[in-house]
Amino acid sequence: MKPKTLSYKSLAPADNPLRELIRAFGLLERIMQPYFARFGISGSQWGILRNLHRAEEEGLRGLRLTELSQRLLIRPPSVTGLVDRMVRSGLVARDGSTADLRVKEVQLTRMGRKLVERILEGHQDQVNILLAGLGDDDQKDLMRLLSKWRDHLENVLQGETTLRNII
Amino acid sequence: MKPKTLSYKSLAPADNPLRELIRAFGLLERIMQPYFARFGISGSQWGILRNLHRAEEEGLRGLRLTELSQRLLIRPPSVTGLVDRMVRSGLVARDGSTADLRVKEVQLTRMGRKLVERILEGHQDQVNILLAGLGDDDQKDLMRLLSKWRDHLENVLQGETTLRNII
DNA sequence: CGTATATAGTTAGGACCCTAAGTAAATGAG
DNA sequence: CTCATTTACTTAGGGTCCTAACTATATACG
Repeated sequence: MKPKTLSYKSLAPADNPLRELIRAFGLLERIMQPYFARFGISGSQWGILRNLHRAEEEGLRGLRLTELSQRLLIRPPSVTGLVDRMVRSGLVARDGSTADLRVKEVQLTRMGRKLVERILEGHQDQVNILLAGLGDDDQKDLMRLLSKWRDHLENVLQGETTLRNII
Repeated sequence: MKPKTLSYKSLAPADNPLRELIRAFGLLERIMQPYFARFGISGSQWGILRNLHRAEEEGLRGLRLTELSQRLLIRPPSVTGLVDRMVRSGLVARDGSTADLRVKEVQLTRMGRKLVERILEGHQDQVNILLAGLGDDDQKDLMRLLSKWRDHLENVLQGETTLRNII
């Protein structure tokens, strides 16, 4: 059996964490995509399923589209398309039921719920494989640093207009 | 002036670095996209320009498509499309000149080179803004940890087939 | 009350990424 | 030398993301 994965040349070391982050994310995507493909979904679709499942555990029937948009860091039109495809494949339902006639609630179907549960069974193993290169201390440090950076990036994003003046 | 940026709800803290990485990357994309848009290009197009520019500094006229694919972590068909659009907008040229008639070399046009140089002028400032939330030590630690993780992820990606058996 | 504004979601159109399958040139084995 | 395989790139088709502009409902203010 010959190796099917393309090899990616190692590049010159970055002088700041930016390139490392971008590259780590790229690799992560490349690893996770075939993983999710085995279940017939994409990473984005997993994001929807996972969030709806979490919502159910908190006693909610579903989540409105805007809520999903915020949680997944994607714009509402992207959620519309994503949910469209997932409705078509039977994983979620879109109900316009609330008192506010504008909102649509997205809910797991029985099929969607079963899929989430099936994926979650092996999920921790998969996460462990991804993290296996780092010891517990490294993981904690990395999480702390990324969290700190994320905080900063959220501020930069919010203050975009003032930032533009600094440049 | 009202804030135009959407606010994104802070979410439950992650129990591992994965979600932090994903979220940090999402924020980064969201910050950088408007930044590059001001120059009429996307982040991916910047990746092409930057790599071609670096190649020139190393004395190369251009890079072949496969080389770009490896450097950018994207598949050859994606490079084809990206380069198509950039040829159309006059930033790069595609020359099939080498002894090997299969390969196409992508090169900066004068216009593309000028754009890279114009962007590079303010680039360090922009990078500094992104990193401003972290002190020098944090930056070094973060880079070291991300680099270590990246190494591991590269191994996971290469050994995909054996990995599938472990799961 | 009635109109102006804000909010929830969709549609339209384009960029970017993927896999699968094709074309054309180079290489290698008999 | 010839034919099979490999390599470089493109084409086709689909998923995900974006911005801009639209529809419909809700709210707020004079």
